[in-house]
Order: sequence, then structure tokens, then C-alpha cells
Amino acid sequence: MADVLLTSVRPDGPFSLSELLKSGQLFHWEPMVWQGREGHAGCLGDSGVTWIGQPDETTVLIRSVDPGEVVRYFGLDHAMGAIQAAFPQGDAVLAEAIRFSPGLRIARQPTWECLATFITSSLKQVAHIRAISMLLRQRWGELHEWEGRFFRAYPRPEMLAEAGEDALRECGMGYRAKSLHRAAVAVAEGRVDLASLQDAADLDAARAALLELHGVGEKIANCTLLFGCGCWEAFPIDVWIERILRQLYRKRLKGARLQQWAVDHFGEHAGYAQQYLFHFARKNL
DNA sequence: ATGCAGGTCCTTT
DNA sequence: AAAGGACCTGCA
Repeated sequence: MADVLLTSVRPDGPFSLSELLKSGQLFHWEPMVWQGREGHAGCLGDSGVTWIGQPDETTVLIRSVDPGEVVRYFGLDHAMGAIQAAFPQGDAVLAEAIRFSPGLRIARQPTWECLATFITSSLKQVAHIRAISMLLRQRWGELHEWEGRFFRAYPRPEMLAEAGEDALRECGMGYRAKSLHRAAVAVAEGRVDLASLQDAADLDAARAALLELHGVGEKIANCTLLFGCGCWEAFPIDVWIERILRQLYRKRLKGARLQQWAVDHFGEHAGYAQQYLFHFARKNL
């Protein structure tokens, strides 16, 4: 750890760290000034504490034992030109949403952390999702010390399985404790193989595997695929997305039909489009 | 204080 | 298939 250096990265296309950290995908990054630089710090996977800052639009600074892992996590290597070229070109609403926050990315989180966090997110506001995440880390996450501060990794499924439903409930997640605990047990016992969902070629099969879990419906399954498995075609529909599709796209469809329309309309990177629309809807509708 | 928030499940039509 | 109600908690 002694010879960990600061790495400078130039993102492919527009990138905004602050927008990404506020976008409702990631919940545990903490502001931290390091060596006089503004930035954020947190645990990323098993690589200990990572620090990241963005001094200007085209420069991202990373302090990690594995900078490549950080690049993949924050999506700094995504070819935004090519991704947006695959969007429907006549879509003025999407174009406006992209103009509204061009620096957004789809981060790629560790799958379990992503799944578990979204299980605790149902019918919750971002601030509370964050509070639950931090409490879980505090109680069962691996401790890392860096520059005199303490950080916690997201608890492994084995830890939450062993903790039990009642202890999870004490972290303020209410009825979601049952779902989280059962998911932790299922993953710990190997009944669900999250590794097999990575970059899934068969999206429907991957989604079906996640839907087996109690407390995981279409929305959370799609969030897990999009934010935790690299499946950019997955299109989570929450109240905000439903609102923008109804108000600005004049779509009255519901559930599976709306889902199908969205994937047909937005194409192979529908999930990426979803993220721009979600952020736009949250700020403007 | 009553209502509501990034859903899901179970029951009834 | 589609609609209605219940479910924990915290905050306005």
C-alpha cells in the first residue's frame, strides 16, 4: 500500500463525477479532501479505500491499488459517442435529457452490493437508502483505515445471512429486512450464482434468475442487471420513468407492455437512455 | 398530524 | 391480465 500512486485518467467523452455521485446509483462515497484536492473516498470491491477527484472536465484523478478497476467501476472507459449513436435519433426528449446532464454514466457496481442496496431501496428516498447502506457497512462491513479515517466495505452475503432478519431490521429497513436476509442466504448458499449474470447474453434468463428472489421484482431485477451486471439493455421502470414516459412520450402502457415499448424504442442501450431520462425527470417533473 | 416515498407480494375481480 | 391493499420507517 505504501507505493500507491495517483493516476490521472482522461474520460472517453463528457464525464461529471459530481453528477454521477448524485444520480442515485451509488450511495456510500464520502467527500474527502486529500493532498489539498477536492474528491470523494470509499471502499470499492476488495481493493480497500479508493479516492477519486475531478479537478476539471477532462481530468479524473484516482488513488487506488488497481486504477483499472476504478475506471471500470465509474464507467470512465465507456465510449459515449458510440453509445449515443445507437439511440433513436429523432427523439427530442432524450436529446434534451442528455443536454441536461451530459456527464452521467452507468457505473458498474459489484453485483451483490448492487442487488442488496436496491432490495433496501423499495419505496424509499435516496437519503434513506444511503442511511441504510451506511448502517449495514458500519455493523458488518470489512473495516479499512486510510489517512486517519475509517471506511467500510459493503457486507458480504455470508455476514448478512448470519446476522439474521431481526438484526437487519434494526438498521431501519422495515419489511425489506426479510427480503435482504433471504437474498443473502440464497447467495451465500450458492442457490443464486451472481457471477453467471455478468454481461449476460441471455437477458431474460438472467432476469428470471433474479426474480426467483423474494422481494425482487421487475424494477430491482433490472436495476441489478443494469448497474451491477453490465447489461445496458435492461430498462428499470420506477415512478419517475413511468412519469416521464406518460407525460413526455404520451405512453399510457403499464408493466410488461411499457417495458417492451421502451426496449423497442431506445434500443440496445436502453438502460443508458433510462439513466438520462431518470435524472431529467427527477429534476424537472 | 396524515400522507407519501426509486416496489413487491398476495388476494380479488 | 388488471386492480387494490398491506407492508416498515422517517420526514414534512
